[in-house]
Amino acid sequence: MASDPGSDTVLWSDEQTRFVLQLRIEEELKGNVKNKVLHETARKTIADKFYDTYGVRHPWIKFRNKFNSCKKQYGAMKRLTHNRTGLGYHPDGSIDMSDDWWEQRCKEWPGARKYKDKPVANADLMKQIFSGVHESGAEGWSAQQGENELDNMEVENDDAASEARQTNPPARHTNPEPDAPSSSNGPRVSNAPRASTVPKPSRKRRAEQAAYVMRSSLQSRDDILSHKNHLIESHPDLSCSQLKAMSVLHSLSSIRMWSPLYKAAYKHLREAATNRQTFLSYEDDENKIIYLEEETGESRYA
DNA sequence: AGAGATATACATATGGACGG
DNA sequence: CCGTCCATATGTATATCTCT
Repeated sequence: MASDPGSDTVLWSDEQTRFVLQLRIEEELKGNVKNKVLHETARKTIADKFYDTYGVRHPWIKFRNKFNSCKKQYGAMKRLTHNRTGLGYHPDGSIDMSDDWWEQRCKEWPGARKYKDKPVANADLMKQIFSGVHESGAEGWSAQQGENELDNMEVENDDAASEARQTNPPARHTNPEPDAPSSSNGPRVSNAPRASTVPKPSRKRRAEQAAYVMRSSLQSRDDILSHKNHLIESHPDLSCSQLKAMSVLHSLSSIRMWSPLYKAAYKHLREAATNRQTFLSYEDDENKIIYLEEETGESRYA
């Protein structure tokens, strides 16, 4: 039952959709998404930034609904592209193939026609969010995260997971925590500190202490996340455009992580907003890479 | 009529609380 | 410590409404 949708309908433009998808990716890069669950800070940030940009404040359910519909569209994209090779794509990630190819797809699945007539825009961002492969999560974490969120991040890509283990610096725990048990993914992993050797006070007393510590931890965690976001967003060298630029840089498959070109590109993009804007202005990956090679003097093959 | 946006119901996953 | 319960959030399917 739609409750009076007429007065409350959000008409999403491709631009607005892209904006919120980028915001969600940024929050993931900042480590504010845990097991696909957006932290309250992330939701607030997305809603606030959308309000700042478009002057409209939506309740979170609107964004959630939009993400749902995006995932539906992405699912259709996957259905069209699954196990197919030689596919061409538009810069926004939508399918760029011949009419013959589309006719074949429509024969297999009549539902494909609407995606031929109206390509799924922003499919590139949808892939990053919904594919379950966090191409740059480890780096995003290591650069910006001060907590142990990575342990909980969903990393379905084995390579990415092993890379994360190899490249992550030792976690600087905000709250002292005992070492994780060997079964780190067990059904019961409590954040409540478990004193191992101290004499046991009463259950009630322990519960009170644990509750106090947890409240304090949660409060400090929220404060830290909020403060961290504020710093990230206000600091000129860590502006959102840099996050976007880094996200795009990580998506360039021709540039190996930590290769000379990657390092030089990272430095170049960090230096100035105009560098990032110029980089992002190129619509296709090849021109982005050529731009970085020109600006840095490094080759992708080095 | 069909597409898009939204609400709702149900299933599922996760993590904390609680009691034995 | 462990099993169970509960709260919360997501995913999916479906229905309704508006607009083109």
